[in-house]
This record gives sequence, C-alpha cells and structure tokens, in this order.
Amino acid sequence: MSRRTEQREAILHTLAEAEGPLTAQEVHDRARAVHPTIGLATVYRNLSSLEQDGAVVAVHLPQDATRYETAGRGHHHHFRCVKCQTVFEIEGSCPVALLEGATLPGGLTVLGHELVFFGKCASCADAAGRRAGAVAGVA
Amino acid sequence: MSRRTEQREAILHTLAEAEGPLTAQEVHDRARAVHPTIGLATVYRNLSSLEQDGAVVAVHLPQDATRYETAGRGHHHHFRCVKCQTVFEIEGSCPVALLEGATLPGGLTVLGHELVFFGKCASCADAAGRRAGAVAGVA
DNA sequence: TGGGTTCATGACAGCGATTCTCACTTATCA
DNA sequence: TGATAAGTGAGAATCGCTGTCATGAACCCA
Repeated sequence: MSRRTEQREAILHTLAEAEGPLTAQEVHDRARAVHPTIGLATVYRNLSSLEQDGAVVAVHLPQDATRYETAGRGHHHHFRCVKCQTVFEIEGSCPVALLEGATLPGGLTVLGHELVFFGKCASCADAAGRRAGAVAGVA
Repeated sequence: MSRRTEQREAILHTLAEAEGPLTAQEVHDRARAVHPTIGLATVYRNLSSLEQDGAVVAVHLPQDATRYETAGRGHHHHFRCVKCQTVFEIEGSCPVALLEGATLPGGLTVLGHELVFFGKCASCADAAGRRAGAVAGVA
C-alpha cells in the first residue's frame, strides 16, 4: 500500500518514455526535468518499491549499474556489445523460459532467470573485419 | 608475459581449493592465510590479469559482487536462492550455448552469454512449506 | 653471481553506485 | 481538520572496485 506521490509518478513516467532500460542516475536526471527537487535517494527508494510492486523490472548487466525498465513489455533479454557497450534488446521465444517453475536436480525450484549475451554489434563487427552492409536496427 | 609471484599462486590456489565461485574479498581473506601481507588491490589486479590469461572466469550475479572461479571446469551456469543467497552450480547441456558464434537478427554476433537462475533451493523450499533437513549441497 | 631494469606489490586515497539516517513534509483517513 | 505514518531531500556512510606511488622482487644479461 504505497502512496501516490508526484515523485513516484515522475519516475514511472520517465521509465515509460525511455527508449531502453535506464540507470537510477539517468532516471534521476530525467525525472528532474519534471520534478526539479527530486532526490537521488528517492529515486532509488521508488525504483525498488516499484520493482516489488511489479511495475518495473531491474536489468542487471555485468560491469554496469543496475538498470530499470517498465514491466509488461514481455519476456526478453539483452545483448551488450563488448566494443561500444551499447545494450540491445533481444526479443523472441526464449528456450530457457521453459524451465520457469521447473525443479532442477538438487531440488532447485526455478522462479526466474536472467540471460545476457555479449558479443559484437553490426557496426563494431564491420569496423573490426572488413565491411558489409549490416544494419544494427535493434531497440 | 606475467611474472610468477607468490601472491599470484596463492590466489590461484585459493580459487582451486574453493567449493564455489568467490568474491575478490573472499579470495583476499583466504589468500591471507597463505600470504598474510597480500593486499586487496593485488587480489583485484591478479584476478583480472588471470581472467585475461584465461586461467579464471568471472561470474556476475545480480546484486552481488563479481565472483571468480578457475577456468576449465566446463560450460555451466549458476542458480541463486532468493532466500538464503546461496549460489549453486548448474551443470548439463545448455540450450543457449547453441547460439555461441551465431549472428542474431540485427547483425549481433554472439560471443558469449551469462545465464543466472534464481529461485528457491531445496532447504528454503522445504522451510517455506514444511521443514526438513535438506543439505545445501553447494558445488 | 651480481646488477640493472621493469613489473608487481602494498597501502591508501578516491570514485561511482547504493543505502542509511534524520528532520521535515504530505497523503490519507477518521 | 487534525493525527499519524509513510514519503521526501540532503548528505553521510558503506561497498565494491580502481588509480597512484614509493618500495620490493622477478627476470635478463654480462
């Protein structure tokens, strides 16, 4: 039972408008455009309570701050280019999702998973080798 | 061409003896049993150079410090109990490994991936429902 | 074997991300 | 409207990790 506050709405609005998952710092910066006095601690507090409410999901990428995005955009994973560090969304059916709810040997009950790919995006792969006409049109 | 130092060996030895992936802090604590003056910065430096040499691999678990384990124990993933935070190793064939080297739509070339499951281990699942004396057989 | 040249080390300051604390403000409900 | 408990903002504190720098040790060559 969380209260409805301007700050909370500003944060949700910021995430809804974002083109990809944002760090708390980025949320803070953008939310200040709407609510100039909002504090960083407030952003962190709201992000974690929103996560508990299921309104946002946290995205954990190795060697990066925790990022947040609005929930309800379907199951998907992320790909990070090891060269330019850009994060891409990977959509489509996930083979690992079959294990959700399964019990693995040893009695481990799977409730969820996080899958992160790393590799080279089209532009960096081009730059490295020769050149081909691949377009990195991923969200 | 890295030099062979006592510290480096102590770190490798510590990881080889460990029952699971260790944080830099844990490696530091344990390595001090062998080499009492070893510094934390040295541990971090060696861990990353060993990682570059391919002697150890880094394990990134959400909401946890980076962990390290010796390389060459085959492709596997990790499971973290959301209750007791224990980390288990998941072995067996990995459906995602098929994508290694593949090029995803958008021209994303997959070089590697990290997969982390979270859920409840046997003992915590038991404790939640009934209670039984399951042993947390950490690998 | 000795001596010089790097590279590695240890100590610690510093940084970014996140959490904690505390006094103050405000949404909510009787 | 007023009480009250939850939420807020500011800043200190904490945690994981990296950078710096003087010192120490591994390696190469004579």
